Amino acid sequence: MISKPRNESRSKASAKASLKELALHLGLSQTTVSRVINGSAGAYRISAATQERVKAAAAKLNYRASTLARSLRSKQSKTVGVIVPEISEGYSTGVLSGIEDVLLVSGFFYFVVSHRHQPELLREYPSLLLSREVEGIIAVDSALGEDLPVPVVAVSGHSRCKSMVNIELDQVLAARYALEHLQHLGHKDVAFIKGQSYSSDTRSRWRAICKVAADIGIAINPHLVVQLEDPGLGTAPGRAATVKLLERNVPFTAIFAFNDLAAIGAITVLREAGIDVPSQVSVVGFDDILSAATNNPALTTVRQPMQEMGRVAATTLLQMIRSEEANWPKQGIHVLPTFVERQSTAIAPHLRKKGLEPVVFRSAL
Amino acid sequence: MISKPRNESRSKASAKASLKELALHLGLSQTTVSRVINGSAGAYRISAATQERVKAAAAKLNYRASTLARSLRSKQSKTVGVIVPEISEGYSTGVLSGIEDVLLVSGFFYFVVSHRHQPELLREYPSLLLSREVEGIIAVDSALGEDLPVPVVAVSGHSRCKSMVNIELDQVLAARYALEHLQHLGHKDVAFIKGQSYSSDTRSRWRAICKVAADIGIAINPHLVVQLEDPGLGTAPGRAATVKLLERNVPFTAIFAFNDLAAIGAITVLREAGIDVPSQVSVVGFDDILSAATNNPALTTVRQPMQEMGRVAATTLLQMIRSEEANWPKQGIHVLPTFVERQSTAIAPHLRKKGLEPVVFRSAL
DNA sequence: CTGAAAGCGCTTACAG
DNA sequence: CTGAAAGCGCTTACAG
Repeated sequence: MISKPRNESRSKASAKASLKELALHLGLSQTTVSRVINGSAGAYRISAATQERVKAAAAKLNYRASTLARSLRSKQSKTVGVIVPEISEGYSTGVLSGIEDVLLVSGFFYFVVSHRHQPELLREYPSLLLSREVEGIIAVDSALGEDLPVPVVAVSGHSRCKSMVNIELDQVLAARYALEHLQHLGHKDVAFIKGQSYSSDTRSRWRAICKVAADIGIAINPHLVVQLEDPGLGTAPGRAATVKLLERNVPFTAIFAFNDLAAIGAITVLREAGIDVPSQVSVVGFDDILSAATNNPALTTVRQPMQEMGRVAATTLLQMIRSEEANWPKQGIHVLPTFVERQSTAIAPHLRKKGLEPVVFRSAL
Repeated sequence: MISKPRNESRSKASAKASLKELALHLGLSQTTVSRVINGSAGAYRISAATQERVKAAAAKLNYRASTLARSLRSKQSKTVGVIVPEISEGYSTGVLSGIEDVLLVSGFFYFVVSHRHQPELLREYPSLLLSREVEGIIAVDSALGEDLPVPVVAVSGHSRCKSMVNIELDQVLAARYALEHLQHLGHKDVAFIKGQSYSSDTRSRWRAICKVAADIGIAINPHLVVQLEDPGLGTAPGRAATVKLLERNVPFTAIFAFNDLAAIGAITVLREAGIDVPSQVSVVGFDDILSAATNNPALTTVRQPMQEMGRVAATTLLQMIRSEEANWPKQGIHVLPTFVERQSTAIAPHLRKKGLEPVVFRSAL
């Protein structure tokens, strides 16, 4: 007799059938049915006739094995967790898109959580995900504290935990692209907008910039260095930083921003101050988010291959899940930036109209 | 004796303890431990001393109940599925952010899948999600075919399935905002960029536009109506549509675009054709995605409260999950747009310099 | 070629 | 106030 459903199901036509019901219906054991459902029929030499019967019945009853039960039994949830700072911003979603690409074809699903830079959430989420039995975690631009009992891949993070591997952009190459470009255009007084202190890329990027600047002979004037303030969505932090920069009253002809959002914010503020981009000031962004190309002027920027980083992260995580810890990658995996030249940079003003010094912007606001 | 772990766990310090182990360790039954862990201790009048002991041990062993096992037993996965067209675009992620807000505080997690407008994926995902035992599904701008055995909430969808409730923007109000704005500015020759045929909003929005246009006396010239072509990411479809529009060689002084991406694309094409926005042509967008505000010129647009729509969708879905089908909302839930006036619209050219007719754009490209 | 039985880690009537 | 036992829906040695 078929066991009575414990709660009056609200389901329509396709009430979920269980393995047991299916087996009963077919007069077979759960074992056999399970074997053909999950494709191990071959290994057990189940007769073709039986296989056909099972498959037909499964299709007819619209049977799908419960991943929950399967996970519990086989100790493999086929689920990973993804931690991002903010789900509505372009960087995370680019990476997510790449992650999805590789995860779904492997039968994995993922939970996303966004911590919005709240430390408590960042601390709480890993164990919340763990209690959901995720087999691994991808942290996007988020600094995970403690060691976790599952493999962790960090995208644009630089943790030194043992069980964690980092997908890192080649920051030196990135800095070289941007700074050589500006140098070729004749810019000498370059301002810098550094990243937020909480962003895991901020330090490595800045270190790379300092190194490259020294290498190629661009002097970094501390008065031309500002930093994005901690919170704030969209371009707000970039605008604030640029206001601060202008208030310094130190002349510059170019800005290298930590990211595109900041670059776009900078352009807005410059425009409001009556300063033209790129004829008076060139602006270089970072990331190449969707709106970089459609911005006016279109942003010259260092492109991070975000989808690729997501794909690499997911591929790496899957490999780690499937292998022994001894075989995990010992060091970070590098991906390469590319340089996208658009309309927000131009030859330095003093070269265009030679003899003319760069403008000094006095309290333009 | 503690059962031997079946696979040599790779875990560090915090190897996962099970209820059984915890109970054994404490010399209590699983029942009791379970009760204090999940907060039903009060109902069973478990002694304060025991509660303390259990809590202390749980904290010490870093115990967290397996949601998997709990879900299987209690038939509540506390998981929902979210289906979006494209995870890397602003609309979906705005909604996702709202969804996350309400889901997480209720202890729910969600799986995201993006179908990228591929019909097979759209057909396959619901049952994939169901086999993950989701208790409900939110479909963002995605037309789900068949009836599902779980509650479904559609954001900006207009399905007529019984088990589905729609979160709908008041399209008539939206159209009224935009068209009255343009009318007040003196625009008579308004061009329209309709949505893609696959977008569930396209038809209802267009119907609303036609109705409002008739109401307030704006004539819709069929030659000034173009449609976004099916695939294409970012602003590409909007650019293509605008090129088509210009090729029609019919004069217009304003464009009402289906969404901001299309509006931004239109502005790009107009600029490339030497047509200034807003002095020669006004452009109104729709959605108010992040880059609408930072675009140059900043976009005048009809704002969809995307986060709110996500929150309403999730709240509604949770209510449906918790209640009988008889109590589900009988009709769609409306949310209201707001109008955001920025710099992409201006008074019609013929009013500014009176006597001057709107320019005819002949093969400007 | 097929099946009976154990067990994944929980929750929950039922009993005392 | 606490516990023994059943069972959620699967998979997988083990046996024949």
